[in-house]
Amino acid sequence: MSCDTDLPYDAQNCTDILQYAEKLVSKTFAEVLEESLLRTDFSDEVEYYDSSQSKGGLGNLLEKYYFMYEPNSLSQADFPDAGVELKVTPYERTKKGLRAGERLVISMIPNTEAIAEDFKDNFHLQSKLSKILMIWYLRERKTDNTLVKKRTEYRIDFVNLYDLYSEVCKKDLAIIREDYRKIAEKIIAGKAHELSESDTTYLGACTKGASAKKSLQPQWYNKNVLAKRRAFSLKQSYMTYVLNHYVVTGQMSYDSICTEEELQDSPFESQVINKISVYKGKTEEWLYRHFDLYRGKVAKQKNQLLVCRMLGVRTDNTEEFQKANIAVKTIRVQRNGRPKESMSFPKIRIGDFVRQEFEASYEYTYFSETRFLFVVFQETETGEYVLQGAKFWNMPITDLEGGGREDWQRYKEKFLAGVSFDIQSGKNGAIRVRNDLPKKTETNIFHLRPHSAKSAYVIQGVRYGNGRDSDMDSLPDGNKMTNQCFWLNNDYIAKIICDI
DNA sequence: GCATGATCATGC
DNA sequence: GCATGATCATGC
Repeated sequence: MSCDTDLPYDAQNCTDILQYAEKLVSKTFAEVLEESLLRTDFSDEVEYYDSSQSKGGLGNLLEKYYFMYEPNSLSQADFPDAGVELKVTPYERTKKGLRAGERLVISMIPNTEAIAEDFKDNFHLQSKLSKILMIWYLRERKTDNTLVKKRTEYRIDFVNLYDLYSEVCKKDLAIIREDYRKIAEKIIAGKAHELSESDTTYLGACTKGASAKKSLQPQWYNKNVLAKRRAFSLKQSYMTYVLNHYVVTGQMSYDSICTEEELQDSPFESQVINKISVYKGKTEEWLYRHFDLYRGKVAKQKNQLLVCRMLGVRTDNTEEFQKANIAVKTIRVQRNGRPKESMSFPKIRIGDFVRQEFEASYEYTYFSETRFLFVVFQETETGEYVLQGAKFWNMPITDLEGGGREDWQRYKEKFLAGVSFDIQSGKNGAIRVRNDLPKKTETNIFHLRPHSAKSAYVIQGVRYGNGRDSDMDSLPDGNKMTNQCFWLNNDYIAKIICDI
């Protein structure tokens, strides 16, 4: 490759590649085309890269017109002599700050050959992952989620060289190695069909292929069971961290749970569990006093705050949890062994819900990508609650795609068929509106129930409840009902946490 | 005693 | 004003 002396940069030198790439900042993709083609009419090229046929096209555009090499899908790195991979990736601005727009897909997980057990022996993946030239552009959306601009009109805002083996990424590397081990272990055990993105922390096994069903293929280690084609990827949540921590510095501050030394000793998850286990058997009252949290002052999320204190961090905006999309959930278990309550999730928008397919739904995405840290408080004989322990959990893909899909589908069908209501007036004139949606007892994993400040209905044009307009949501038939959300069934939760 | 509907409390 | 976590309250 050293014969490419006509390149405007030294393709063997990653510092030089980065310096050249940094000149892209504040240019749109169309401007890159214009400068490269040296002509005023480049509408054919613009049209091509704006069209949906050029999937991954913005990367190809830069390869061809800025870095001056022909895009290929060879398995070697984009800049082979420097060992650098080029990735063009979107980010978005939200109320909470900058956020990566997508996961970063690294390379396909093979299904026609063996896979290395250890990350250090998977040279192909390492070549694609260890040095990545990341080119970030702002992707804007309107409130209805549609895109604001054509692709070539996007502007490049940041350029950075991600180096997994650098000093700053040392802790990340330890976790990625562990993630890799988990994924490879499942594949080698012939359980590639049970892989889920939420199995792991930073490195995920995401599905690949237009429709997941089409991509079902035999496994190398289990020829009789088909599995979806998957790819190694850096999870979106981790990419958000990379953006805020390594790319745009000083944007967001994170607390760290584990030190580098701790991570060398044992994996992140056992570190967390150990830190919490120190306080096993202590009552909530004892913990509030110990951590100087007065019950009255921290009514909301007080046990969440306790978890932060036990982990030695100030806020729940911790480095590892943000990076790993881990949701901390505290659960209070009654004397009879059942969690007091089911667990709520964001409200649904019925209009959107009935138009979605399960595998593209918010619920599917959430449960396939989110890892939970359950922290359990158990009620004692005297009615106090003591810390029982904690565990990491993610919904097994078999539950999600089995019972979960069934539950979800039934609600969708019922909404489309029409919901009936029964208005009851109880004591002191309070109105209670019952509906005929599937009940919790009829579901496997989650059920739908109201979640709003107040109740509010419009049934056959008549208004019920004392809520506001914003407390209700429209049904396909024109009636309105109190906002609903999915709740993870408490008896399902009971089974998950019974081994804590 | 539990399911189901209703609502509170807080932080952004 | 709303999202979110947490919990209450009624009636079967």
